[in-house]
Amino acid sequence: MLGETTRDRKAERREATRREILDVAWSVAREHGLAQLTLRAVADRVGMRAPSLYTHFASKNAIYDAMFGSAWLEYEQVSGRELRDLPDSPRGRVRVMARSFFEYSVADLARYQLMNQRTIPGFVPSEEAFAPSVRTVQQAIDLLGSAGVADRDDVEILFAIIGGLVDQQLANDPGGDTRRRLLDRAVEMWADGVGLPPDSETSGPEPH
Amino acid sequence: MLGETTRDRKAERREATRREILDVAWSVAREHGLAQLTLRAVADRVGMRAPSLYTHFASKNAIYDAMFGSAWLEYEQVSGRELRDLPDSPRGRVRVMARSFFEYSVADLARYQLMNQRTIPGFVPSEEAFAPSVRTVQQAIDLLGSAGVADRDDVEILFAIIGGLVDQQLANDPGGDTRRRLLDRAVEMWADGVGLPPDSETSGPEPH
DNA sequence: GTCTATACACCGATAGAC
DNA sequence: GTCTATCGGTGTATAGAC
Repeated sequence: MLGETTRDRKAERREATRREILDVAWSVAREHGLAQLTLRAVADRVGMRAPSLYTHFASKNAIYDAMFGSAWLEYEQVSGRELRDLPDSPRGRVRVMARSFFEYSVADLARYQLMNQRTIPGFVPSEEAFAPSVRTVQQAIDLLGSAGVADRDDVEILFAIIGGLVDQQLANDPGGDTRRRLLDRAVEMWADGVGLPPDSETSGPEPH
Repeated sequence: MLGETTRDRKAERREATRREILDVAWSVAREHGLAQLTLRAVADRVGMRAPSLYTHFASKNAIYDAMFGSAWLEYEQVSGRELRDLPDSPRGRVRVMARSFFEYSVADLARYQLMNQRTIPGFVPSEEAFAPSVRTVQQAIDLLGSAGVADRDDVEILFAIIGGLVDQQLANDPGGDTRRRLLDRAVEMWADGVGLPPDSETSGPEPH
């Protein structure tokens, strides 16, 4: 029993160090850019020497991998919360989903680059870190299904529209909001194209 | 007179070396990835030592800059050729433009990353290298104007749609053509949304 | 187990000899 | 114009101190 307690405290301490390293890594990435993250800069702020990080992570890419996983895990929760109480109207549902992803993406460039762009040369996310991403995408597909969108091609087009606007926003007007205005408009075009009923038709109590 | 001839030959030789370095740089970038380009790899294939490249380019980013400029210059010419004989119908024009950019983008990942993504950490294109990019975008805007699209927001949305599909294609299905199918469909949705007349209205014999 | 010191191979870039 | 030598910086492997 005492042995177990000791092991637990050790494991907790180890986990705390891991989290501290990741927190520092995020702050360095946000300050200097995701690609400019260096082990020495992280180690400095943690109060270690660079090679000591290898006690907690197998490589620099393993740190990126953990950051990737935690970012998607966080968005899975954020999105799960924001998509909890959805409007009844199909268009309203799509609008909420699109805004949720857009806002989360635009809020943090380094995070978006890690989550959705291949901006780090050798980095490929592990299957494990990728899992919350897959779940979140599936959740979005299900939501669109509940809004009456059955065609997978239409889903891909919507994702392309939202992703394209996020990219434009971050590349051409970081910190601004010019593309936010266009988001609802573009979603509306898409909804017309796939034949979603206008808002007024379904603003009553939920059918089924 | 003889002096001038000598200087010309020198200038020609120098320019030829520059072009050879750039050609090699493109081939290395395509083989190992744009970000994995190293001066030593380029120098090896050219038959030089790495520091000798600094005789012809001020820095590694200067090489990227020349590559960026030449890629956009090439697309300016390709697009100028492909958009020379346009259909009369507004939708046809937009379709041709969208396909032209999509095909050129999807044909070469390294080139697309350099032209349209910020995948190289410290690289910012010079104003000079950026010029053909600006001209080509303006040409696209003019073309859309000739198709009856006056609203700049609608133009941005179209660019986002095309760019989003290119990104998806390169990220999720490189070498495939799943998103090519979606391109016409997405453009059609957009054309409906901005109120372009259907093809049939203008599919008669060519006026003018 | 956790961290340090040392070292290695590679990178972009500079200085100076030829 | 090209070379050699070298610099500071990077990720990372390893041996050993505690």
